[in-house]
Amino acid sequence: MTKTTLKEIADILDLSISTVSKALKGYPDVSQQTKKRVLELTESLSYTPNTFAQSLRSRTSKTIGVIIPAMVHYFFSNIIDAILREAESRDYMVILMQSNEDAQLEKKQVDLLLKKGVDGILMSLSNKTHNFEHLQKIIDYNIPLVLFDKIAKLVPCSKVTIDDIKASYDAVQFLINKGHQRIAYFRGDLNPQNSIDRFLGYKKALEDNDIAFDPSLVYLCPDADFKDGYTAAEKLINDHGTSIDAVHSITDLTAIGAINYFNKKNIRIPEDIAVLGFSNWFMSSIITPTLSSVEQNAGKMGEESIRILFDEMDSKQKGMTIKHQKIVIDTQLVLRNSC
Amino acid sequence: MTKTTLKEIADILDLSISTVSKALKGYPDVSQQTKKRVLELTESLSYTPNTFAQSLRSRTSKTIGVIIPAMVHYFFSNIIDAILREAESRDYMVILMQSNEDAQLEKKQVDLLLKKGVDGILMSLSNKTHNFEHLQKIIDYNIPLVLFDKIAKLVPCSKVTIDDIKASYDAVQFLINKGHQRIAYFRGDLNPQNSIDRFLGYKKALEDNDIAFDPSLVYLCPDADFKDGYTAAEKLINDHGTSIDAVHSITDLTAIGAINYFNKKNIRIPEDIAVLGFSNWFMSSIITPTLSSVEQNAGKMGEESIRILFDEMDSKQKGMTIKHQKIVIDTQLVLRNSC
DNA sequence: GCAATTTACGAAAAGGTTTTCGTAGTTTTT
DNA sequence: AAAAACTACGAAAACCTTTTCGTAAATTGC
Repeated sequence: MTKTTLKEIADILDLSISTVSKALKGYPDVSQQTKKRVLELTESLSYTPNTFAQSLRSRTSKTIGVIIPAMVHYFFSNIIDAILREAESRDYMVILMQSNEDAQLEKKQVDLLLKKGVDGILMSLSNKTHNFEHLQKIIDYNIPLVLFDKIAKLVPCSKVTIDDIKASYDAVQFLINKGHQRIAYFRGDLNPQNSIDRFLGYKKALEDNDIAFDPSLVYLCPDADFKDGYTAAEKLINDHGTSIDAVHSITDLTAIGAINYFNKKNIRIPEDIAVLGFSNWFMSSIITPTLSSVEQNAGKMGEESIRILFDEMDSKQKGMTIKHQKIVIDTQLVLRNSC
Repeated sequence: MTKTTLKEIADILDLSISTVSKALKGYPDVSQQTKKRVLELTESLSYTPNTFAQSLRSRTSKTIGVIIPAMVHYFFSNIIDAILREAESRDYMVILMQSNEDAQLEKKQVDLLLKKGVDGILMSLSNKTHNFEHLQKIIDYNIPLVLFDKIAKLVPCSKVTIDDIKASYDAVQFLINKGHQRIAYFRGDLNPQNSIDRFLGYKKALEDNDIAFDPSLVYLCPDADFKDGYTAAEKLINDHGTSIDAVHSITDLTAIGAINYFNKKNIRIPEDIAVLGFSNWFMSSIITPTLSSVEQNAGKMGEESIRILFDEMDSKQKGMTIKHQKIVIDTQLVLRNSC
């Protein structure tokens, strides 16, 4: 079963390849009758143009590339979900790659995508990406690039993020309004901007409420996973007993680790210690007690990212100058039983 | 910044395009000296061949297509994770599509992948796929196809699954060995083969142990989600009180819904009712009590699927006849505190 | 020193589509 | 009736790579 080509159609109808092509593309210099003949035959042979040839000629691929740190996170799979939907509706294909938090691999993947000739690239950077030459290369190749979530502030391209500082600030402010004063913070890895920003939000909220920042209340959770949360909670209780009012955590999974420890030690949530997470992971409404969190709107982030990418791709095709956009997705405090 | 082509290199070195191409491909009829000159220049200009032209000529794309029902399931994101890793290591790109459990969309996506000229296709079918013409089309086009997890038994292609009947059988047998006699089953949607098979495993285990099958102990959880599990548990208690020994569930999320209800009603797990899930979702080790489950080895399934696909692609390229493989991934009972 | 071989390269075609330009043949205008 | 305009099509180039085949020039063999 070999694919039909224009040449075959042309031979059958005793026309030239040009005329067949023009008939299919609706050019005006083809008679109605010829158009009809061509359309009928292509239909019955279920002709589809060879995309390699089309791409070679048009220098476009109807394909976009997406690089994320890891697939197996609820947040990212939600973003990918939104991206796939949107791309599909515009008949674009998505090439997906994951950097596994490896800067070297990320760089290699960018090269692959460029080589592959994608029309645009969406990226969320690995935590270990500190050199941005590969991003500059994308820009130099004049390929639209949109960074989301994990971005590089200084790279000149469009960006979609949440306001991590504000999100954590609001969360901590809420705890303070509830009367909490001794608020511990389970922070993420030291490098990523998100992690830094959320920590800054925590500090700023304390500051604005004249609560002295106490470094001994900050616990590092480098992997931001369940285990990190559990052991941080353990340390917290060992260090401070129950003199702590509340815990705010870099992410829900860590918070759930903490909740697990508190439950085990019969420390009541929220009576003894309130817990507030981040990300509004869907498990958070399922555990006991249900966990308050910050909704990041992953779907919206995915939608906005690809919308901007298509914007830029359209502009580029029309020869217009591309204006980079910076979108901040709003976040919401989702209140449940843990505080 | 426009991409370098063979012609440019040839012009600079005062060679023909053919010679440059052959130098790069290591043909023997190019002098060592010329090879060196070419290699040095291509290096310094960072030449990369145009993939569109390569694909057009070779009729291959170094790309595989993957269609899954939905991204946002731990099981599938784990499979995708494995597929991406493996594809990456072989310098293949992955085009990912999701059918959203829509048979019509799935069909359209197959057409897109065929049109796009992928070298192979990996698919897990939507629950609503009952017509397999689109799969036959892939086979007619002579594109290697591997079905995984949600397969169509009668389509002649390679398949990777688990033995759902055996997995559930073993799970129920374990419960029986523990002394449970009145074992309820929370079953999934009526159509998908997996759902049917797991149910059959449950029935067969009862039968083999001379326990009468009681239809009133089977509760339908069509969406197999938390809510379904919660309400099924509620119904179960309303119908039978605590005369039930144990519950086996189509999937962990449903089991967790049930656990949530039991916890709320102070029904002790496993003393009053034992609970056994399916899938070994990573949350299952985190909730209280930790949930026993059946490990499906998603990563292994992904690895095996793409390995077979590459096998078939290699065979095809070598002109060998393709022998379809049927792999059954082994499952394990993972015992925790819920039973 | 001539024939046979080897070396090193280039021309050209093929892969399929798209678009520009040229041109017969027809119709309209003056 | 000649000039202008229009209609409907085809030739050909371009996109870039790969590979087959042909052939000068250099080398080897006798």
